[in-house]
Amino acid sequence: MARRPAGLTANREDILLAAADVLQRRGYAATTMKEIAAAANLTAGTLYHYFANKDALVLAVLEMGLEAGIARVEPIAGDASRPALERLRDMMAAHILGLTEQPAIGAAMVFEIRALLYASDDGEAEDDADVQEFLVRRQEFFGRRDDFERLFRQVVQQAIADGSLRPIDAGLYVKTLLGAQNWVGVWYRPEGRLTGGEIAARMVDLLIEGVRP
Amino acid sequence: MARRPAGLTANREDILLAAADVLQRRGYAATTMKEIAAAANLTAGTLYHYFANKDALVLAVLEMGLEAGIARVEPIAGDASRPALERLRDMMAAHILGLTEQPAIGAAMVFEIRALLYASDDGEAEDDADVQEFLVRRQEFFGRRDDFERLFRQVVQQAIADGSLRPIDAGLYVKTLLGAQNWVGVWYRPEGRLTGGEIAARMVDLLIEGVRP
DNA sequence: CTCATAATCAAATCCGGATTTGATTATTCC
DNA sequence: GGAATAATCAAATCCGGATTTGATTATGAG
Repeated sequence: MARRPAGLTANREDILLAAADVLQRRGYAATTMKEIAAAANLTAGTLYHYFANKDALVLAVLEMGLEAGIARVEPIAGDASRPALERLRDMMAAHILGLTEQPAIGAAMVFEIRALLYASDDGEAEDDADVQEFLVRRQEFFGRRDDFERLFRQVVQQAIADGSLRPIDAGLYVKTLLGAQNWVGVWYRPEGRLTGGEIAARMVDLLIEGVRP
Repeated sequence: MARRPAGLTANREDILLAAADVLQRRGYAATTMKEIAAAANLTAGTLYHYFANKDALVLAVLEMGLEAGIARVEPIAGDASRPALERLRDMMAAHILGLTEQPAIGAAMVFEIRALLYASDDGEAEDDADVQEFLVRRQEFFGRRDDFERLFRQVVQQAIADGSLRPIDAGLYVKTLLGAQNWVGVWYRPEGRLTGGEIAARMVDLLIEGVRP
């Protein structure tokens, strides 16, 4: 088969979506390249046309999920025309809703970070180019994760500054928020009692009422 | 070497503690039997004297962690002589503190459940005795996890009933609590800004103030 | 149409990590 | 002390899953 420039980007993304789904269902350890390939209607070998190895593929999945999350939340956070508290509510709801709409990505975010955390960290100086690049990208990934957390923290601090939230420990509060929110990606089931929107609305209420002045 | 009846139970537990530590640091996929063995001052083969295979070992680690968590929280939940809201606060604080004191176990609870969820679920009828027993024990494990969640839910419902909490969605609130709390086991570092006790106290405040009448 | 390259596949290779095997050494119990 | 068994280990085996290899095919470019 030959070139397919038009579809190239699309294909890569198809693989990532398929991989995210498998990863979410089976977990990193149980997920095999063959399974991912099957989910994307490919054979295992072909995956190596797109990714250097399994870790690189998984990292790409996580990057995609994280960027999707940031894309949802960042515009809201940065809209200086709105009150901080209002923005915070919307950011939370948007993130929770995102997790319910793309549970694959969301749960991968919670479950697979650890697998990545120490991958390829086997002491000894690795000189392999692939490995080097992987380590850099992993570092960037964690940086982006911090960015995500920072978006929330800043808005919380603004809300505290303008008096719409009581003077709480912003850092701890944000970790509390993220823990509760990310957990949704773990237990949420489309066929469950509540819709994503209901969960988002109620959870925002539960988490915010307690910190108003 | 020969019998060591007196130390047998102790040794098994030593292995579990060592394994919990490795698992927490490296994650399921990256953790090798050799690493666990090394952490317990053994060789890999010896682990099979105590556990049928890696999955059984990991499951045992999780069982230990879960039971420890239940043991902390259950007595508080069941103390009918105290007001429900007070009990809830204590349960939360106890659980959070537990997670900071035994981060290995705590994080394993969050990270490795998925790995277990689908282990050995490769369709086809498995008839192996080990596999059968594993599946049963895994089922029991999830049952115990539900028990843990139920402890919180019941106390929350009692607090709602006696008017010390406003009428919220108890199920969702408990999931919110557990998400926020379990997440502590992921990010907590002994050398961090706050002690386990401080985290527990502040987080209880953040999570409970919002649901009072 | 022809060339270069992308996208694929089937099959082979490789390798690490789980598990097994066959001794060997302590302990406990009588 | 001697028997029985627990606890271990070093080394061998096994196997699945990641990765590689060597074609093969389909398009886009000119």
